Amino acid sequence: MTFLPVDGDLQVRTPPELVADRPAHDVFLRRLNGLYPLHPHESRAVAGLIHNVTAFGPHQNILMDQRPSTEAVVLLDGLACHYRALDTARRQMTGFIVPGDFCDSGFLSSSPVRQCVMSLGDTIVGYIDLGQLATIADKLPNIIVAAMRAASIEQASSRELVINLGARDAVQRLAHFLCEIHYRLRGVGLVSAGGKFELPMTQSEFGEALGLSTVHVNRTIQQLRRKKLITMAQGLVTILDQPGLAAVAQFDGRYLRPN
Amino acid sequence: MTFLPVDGDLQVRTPPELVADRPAHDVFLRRLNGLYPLHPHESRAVAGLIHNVTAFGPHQNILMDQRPSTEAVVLLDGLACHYRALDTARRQMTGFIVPGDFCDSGFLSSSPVRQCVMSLGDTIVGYIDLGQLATIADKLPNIIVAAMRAASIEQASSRELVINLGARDAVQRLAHFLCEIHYRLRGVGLVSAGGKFELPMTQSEFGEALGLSTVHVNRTIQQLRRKKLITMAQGLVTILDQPGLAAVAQFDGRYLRPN
DNA sequence: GCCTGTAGATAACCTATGTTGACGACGTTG
DNA sequence: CAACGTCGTCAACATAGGTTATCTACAGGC
Repeated sequence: MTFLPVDGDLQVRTPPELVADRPAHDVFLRRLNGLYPLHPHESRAVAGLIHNVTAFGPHQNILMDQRPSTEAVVLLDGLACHYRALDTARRQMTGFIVPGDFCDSGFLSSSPVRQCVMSLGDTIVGYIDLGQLATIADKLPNIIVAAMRAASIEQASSRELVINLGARDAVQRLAHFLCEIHYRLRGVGLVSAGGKFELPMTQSEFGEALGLSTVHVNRTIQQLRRKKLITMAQGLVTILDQPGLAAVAQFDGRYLRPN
Repeated sequence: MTFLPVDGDLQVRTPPELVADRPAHDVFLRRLNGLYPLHPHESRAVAGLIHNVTAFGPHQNILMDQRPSTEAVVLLDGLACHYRALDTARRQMTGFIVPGDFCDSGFLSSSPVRQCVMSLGDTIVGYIDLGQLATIADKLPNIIVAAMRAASIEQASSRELVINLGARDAVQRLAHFLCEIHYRLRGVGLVSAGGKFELPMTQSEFGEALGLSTVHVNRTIQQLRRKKLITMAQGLVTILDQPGLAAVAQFDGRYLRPN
């Protein structure tokens, strides 16, 4: 019997570290501005709302199922995912969160959180009190528009994942996944020259993302390696041939853009 | 070479019929009220905005990819789906629309429509001008909240579909799909006693929804029939044993509820 | 230094699902 | 009525991907 690695809810076992405030909210502000241009004072206002900046280790639950949203949660660094546990040994990831993204868009309609959000590697998140957000939202409506556009992209990304799982084979799936993450990380400046970026996931976690067994993920990675499309080791991915990979994946990043 | 049945955009070939105004907006109003309770005058205001009520035959595009949203589109009767065409012979459906639903939630953030929406059987849709909606939205904010909750459910439904395609086998997938449609149609009073409802889809279209081949859809339907869980013929489905079907599918309808 | 657990790699085998092709029932069109 | 296309059904076969099991390479704890 094998159990899924989730290091318990933060509250219980591994209290996440409170980080010295004021690190890079910048990712978040740049992201919001990319979604919908904000006035400088709007940017400053949002930045001022971010509090309790917190670090999580790998495999910790940042948000739990069924909880009402009392805060908007923003990923500031690292990588996280939405997932559903199916039983003790199976899990399906349903979405991915890169720095600058909201962890869950349910707060826009005070919907409860509908799925757990888990850190993949080391992550840093910030919290925005919804009451405070509401008080400034009237005067600074662009902030909400930007957040709603983020939600719209999240929706588009989910649909794309449906296509990936429903209509593509293993090689295409993996290629598409890597293209999406690469595209999104590049958008927030987290890809270094040569197409290299951090992707703190095990092959077994790729399986949970792509609906494949661990063994088959391995086989599939080999194929992409043999075709000289990528290298991948110790959580570091390099895209050797982006156009080639995109061609394999039939990847078209437009669904990730706000307009 | 086989081509996918889409009877061309309405504008081009088969002009959809303009229906005598004032039919059942009721589904839509009941739906909105279920999402977030509206004041009676809010309900009346929304109802007044619905214009150009239009009938579509099967396999017509109600909304097209890439178009900016200039109107919110509401399904008033029938069944529709989001889909992406992959090539001339393949298509993946990515979401389903039942009466009372918005066809696309992009209008909330003036995002463009990100995927085509196609009628499955005969459908009736209504249009809401976004300019008019904006003018009343300030005074009647609950309408927007209800719409945002609908969007949140749409998102949850997409994630559930990801789980379905990524982690479940053919029998579970089909069972889950039927459970979801049944649940949603029941919510708008379109299931008759005995669990019978209209589902105007061919087996090949089930395949496009579930990521299965037509032949395997057929095999899978046989299995559910043999287990006395459903009957299905000529676009009419009867759920013989809802708890049994839900058990097979591991279906839990909470993700379809607003809170 | 040794033990242990986790991750990646690989092989042998198994099975769910895809593919091709055939057939009958039915509705539509001429 | 004949011709045709679509849909559902079924059988035979092909294959992508799942399962189980080993093995190696590390990293951490003692």
